[in-house]
Amino acid sequence: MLSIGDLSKRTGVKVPTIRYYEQMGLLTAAERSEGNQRRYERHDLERLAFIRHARDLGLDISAIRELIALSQHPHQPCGNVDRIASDHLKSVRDKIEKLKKLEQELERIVSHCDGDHAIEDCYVIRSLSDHGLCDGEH
Amino acid sequence: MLSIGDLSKRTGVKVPTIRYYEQMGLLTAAERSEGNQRRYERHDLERLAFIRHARDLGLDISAIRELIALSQHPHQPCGNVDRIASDHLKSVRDKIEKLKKLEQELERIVSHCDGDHAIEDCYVIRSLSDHGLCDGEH
DNA sequence: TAGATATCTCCAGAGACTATAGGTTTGGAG
DNA sequence: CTCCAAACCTATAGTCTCTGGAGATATCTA
Repeated sequence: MLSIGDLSKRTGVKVPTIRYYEQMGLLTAAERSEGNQRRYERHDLERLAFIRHARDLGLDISAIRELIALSQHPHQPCGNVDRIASDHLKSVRDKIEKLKKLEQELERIVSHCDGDHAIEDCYVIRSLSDHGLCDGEH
Repeated sequence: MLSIGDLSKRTGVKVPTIRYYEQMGLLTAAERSEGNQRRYERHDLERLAFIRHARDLGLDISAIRELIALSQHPHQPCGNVDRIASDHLKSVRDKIEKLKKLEQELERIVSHCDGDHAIEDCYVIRSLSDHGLCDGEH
């Protein structure tokens, strides 16, 4: 039986975050000690590791909730599991694309500025003031 | 004199967002009509366009506040302006790097799954459960 | 058994909005 | 001029995923 602090140390998930996950229904409410403190077992540790891993991969709480629900039916086909992961992959790719465009635009703006002239002439400020100086369509 | 709705239409910033920017100190409190409605002029339009553009580039409110403050001193050197923009560019690049790692990991996980076997055997679920199946160090 | 550490619950804050409720002003048509 | 719909006002709460604090209680170690 692990205390919430033990669980925290073993998974790297902070104590308040563990309570938060319980509140959000990702972790089932833990057993309690006589003094009302949470006590965990191996399967809680595994579940929390699963959650942490999924969060590290950027999945949101509701997706994780769904994955957990699906994993409770081990004999069903995994189409929905695949869909959740694939959708997420797509959204990661979309984000990368957007950020790359930003990167280019910022690069272009910053490259015009040596940091050593008057603000009124600064290309960074002028670009922000005047969309006409931009390349793309954002 | 523009109403808040006019300003919204011209800049593409939603009405409640304009009020929010005022509250956050990005826009100076607008003049009011007799009936207490906000009335804007050209320079407010320009300021808001500046803010929108900076937000589109991903700068956060506090960075924008700083840029506005700096732009009020047009004769000072623009080193700080350059620093803000460069720092942001760096953070965008960092985000891209992180997302690319995620992309690879997700790609690898998803590629093992055809969406058509039992959940208990699904590589997606197994990967999430067992960090040992991962490539990287996240 | 005392004191230090860990835990409990509840609440607030972060960031950047967005939405709702309930009330007032404005602008155009008749 | 009057009426009504649309736009506006304020204040408040909700989004999402935590994180931190206050004040009280439990557990562990010496």
